[in-house]
Amino acid sequence: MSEKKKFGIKDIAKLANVSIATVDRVLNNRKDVSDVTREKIQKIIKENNYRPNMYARSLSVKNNLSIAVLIPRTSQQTGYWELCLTGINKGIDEFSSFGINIDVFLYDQEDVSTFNKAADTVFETKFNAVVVAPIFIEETRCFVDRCKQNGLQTIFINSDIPNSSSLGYVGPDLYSTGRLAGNLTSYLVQDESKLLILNVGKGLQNYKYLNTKIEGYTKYLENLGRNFDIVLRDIHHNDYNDVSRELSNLVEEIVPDLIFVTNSRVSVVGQFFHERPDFVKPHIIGFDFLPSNVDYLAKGVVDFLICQRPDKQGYLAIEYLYNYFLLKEKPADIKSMPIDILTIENYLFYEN
Amino acid sequence: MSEKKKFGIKDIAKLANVSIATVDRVLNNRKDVSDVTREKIQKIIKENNYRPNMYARSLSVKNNLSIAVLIPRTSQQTGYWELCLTGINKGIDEFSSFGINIDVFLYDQEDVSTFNKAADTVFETKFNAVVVAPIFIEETRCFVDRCKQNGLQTIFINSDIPNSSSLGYVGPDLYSTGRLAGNLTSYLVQDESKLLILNVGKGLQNYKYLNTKIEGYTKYLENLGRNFDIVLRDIHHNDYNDVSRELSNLVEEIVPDLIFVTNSRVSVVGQFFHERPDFVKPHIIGFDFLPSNVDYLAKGVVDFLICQRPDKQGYLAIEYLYNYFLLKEKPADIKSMPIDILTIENYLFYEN
DNA sequence: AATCATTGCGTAAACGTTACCGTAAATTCT
DNA sequence: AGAATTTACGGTAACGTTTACGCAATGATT
Repeated sequence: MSEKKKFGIKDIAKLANVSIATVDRVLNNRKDVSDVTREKIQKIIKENNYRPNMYARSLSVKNNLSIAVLIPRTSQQTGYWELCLTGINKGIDEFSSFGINIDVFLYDQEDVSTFNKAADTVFETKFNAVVVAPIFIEETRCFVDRCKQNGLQTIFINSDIPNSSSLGYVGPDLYSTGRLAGNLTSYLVQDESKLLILNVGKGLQNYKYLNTKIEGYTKYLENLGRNFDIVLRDIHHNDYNDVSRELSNLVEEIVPDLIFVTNSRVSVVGQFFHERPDFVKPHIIGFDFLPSNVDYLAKGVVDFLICQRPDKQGYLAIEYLYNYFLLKEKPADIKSMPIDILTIENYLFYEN
Repeated sequence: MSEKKKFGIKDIAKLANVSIATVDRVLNNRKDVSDVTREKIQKIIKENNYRPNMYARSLSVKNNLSIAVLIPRTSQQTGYWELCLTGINKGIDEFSSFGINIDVFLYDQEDVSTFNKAADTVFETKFNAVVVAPIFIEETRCFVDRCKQNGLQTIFINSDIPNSSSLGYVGPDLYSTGRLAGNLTSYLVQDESKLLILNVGKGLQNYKYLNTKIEGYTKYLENLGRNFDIVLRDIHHNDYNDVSRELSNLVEEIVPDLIFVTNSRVSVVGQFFHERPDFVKPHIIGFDFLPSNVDYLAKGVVDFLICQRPDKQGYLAIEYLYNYFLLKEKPADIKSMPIDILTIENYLFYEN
């Protein structure tokens, strides 16, 4: 209903006494325009604050961008990747009407061969870009090189292999994430408390991933000079019963004032203390907005959940590629994701 | 480069042996189609999972949606509304290429007449919708009624007047926000601590706004049964020197273990304790990601900043209207904004 | 002086969808 | 039975941009 007649290419052409083709040439700064007309047109463009109509532009160039997504399959032990996929799917819904088509390839994060197989499959179709979550460092490096040879842009999510992907990284800053956990810890416990850092999970391929967090955590707390007694332990199991058994031994031995679970498996620790009121419950900090984790946050068993928005990572990656390819925007460096703190009082409003 | 030929209206028409006009009729379920062909076409649409090309659709309907934004002017005492405007501007940048045009009208939040004047100005141009931040409750109600008569949709941001706006509300849940502050407080102080709730600011028109937060805060803490001593005070000043004077009296009298500043003026309290090391610094909790607030968060003077993403509120409101008018999506109820917790360790990653 | 390449520009056909206009055939009304 | 109306559909011009193609004028090469 607004009376503003949209100022378009035709109007520019009329003002400059040239054809729309010439205007288009200077807009997309191509050849075949004399300097004098080019400058005349550019002046008109600036003066009238011309904004191209993206609908028309995108309709005209038959841009069907196609993107491959290569991430781990959701296992029953961790719903983490399901969240990530949720974000990807949201991106698919939103962008498929805009000429983007997205194919998702899943691999088993405990089996390298499935990654390689999925990687091969990617090359069977001609994609423009691939979003990949690097679990197997070396294999991913190979894959990225192969993409580069085939003119495929790459972008990482969730964890980074620095200077490897062609378009960058969307995900959390792991070291800072660890420091934040340390920060929250410092509010929860008194000086000289006993702190237990706990790695839970069968796999061990992403140790570097966890270690960065742990380093941030311990460095932060050591610098406080509050004489905490920090212990680091692994529980190499996924199943609750196995974890429970080891945990009961651990807790009996260490008697921690606080447990920092370094990944998204914090719910099993929560479950343990919820089912075993015979143990005095320590404070608990963990990661990720999984339903099971939120459950124990809501029950008051887990104090803080630190979240890195895996769903948003996926969505942002897609959105970034959309901007990069279709709107031809400058590669505006991808920032790290926000690191969110969830408590029993604000989790309800955490957006998906 | 993807080989998938986009499946469009023409393809449907070919399969159904009808013209594209007929297909269009059933797509936009209009009249003038027999039941039998309608069903045949619908079947084809479903089977081939047809997705309309949004570019073409939006190009075809000359939809220049125009939106008015009616929010308080940024004062030097509070940069809050500047953040909000930032989000709006981001929306303008992003959506202006898509046929949306947005005009911003500012009013003085300490002067009702400026609101009414701005409101009048809105009606001089024909807008489709207006985004309004309600400060003056009654006047806003009038304005909304007037919009309704003129066929203007309304949407609130930042604070709500329930059942008033036609499209809903984008903003924080104030009661929960107060509870969260209480929750964080409970981590910072010991039983029987002295807590000071502080309203800072000259104006008093948004008292209801603050009281909802305060109610959430006190209710939460009282329910804990930890015998806190909670005191509520106002400082009716904006200028630092005035606030400082009153604050020094207050602190001498009360000696709080924690100060909960109920709005975005927390930086002046931070500044006070930073400049006056002769006073023992209490814990401090406040609101909003303003540069000055973040400054004292970074200095370690403020413990927690609770943020409601004013910038995102503005952006979301615009995005909502875009979806509502242009993509004709169902009014998917607007959720409350996430309530974010910022500490010295994660503020760097807080997205704008 | 004839040929050829280059420069600078215009014309028109796409892109997929919407919506107006026209018109046979079918139905209803006199 | 003829006229009037309704039903069901087809044809086609927009929407603003991109781009393949064409063509005149100029300058360079024989």
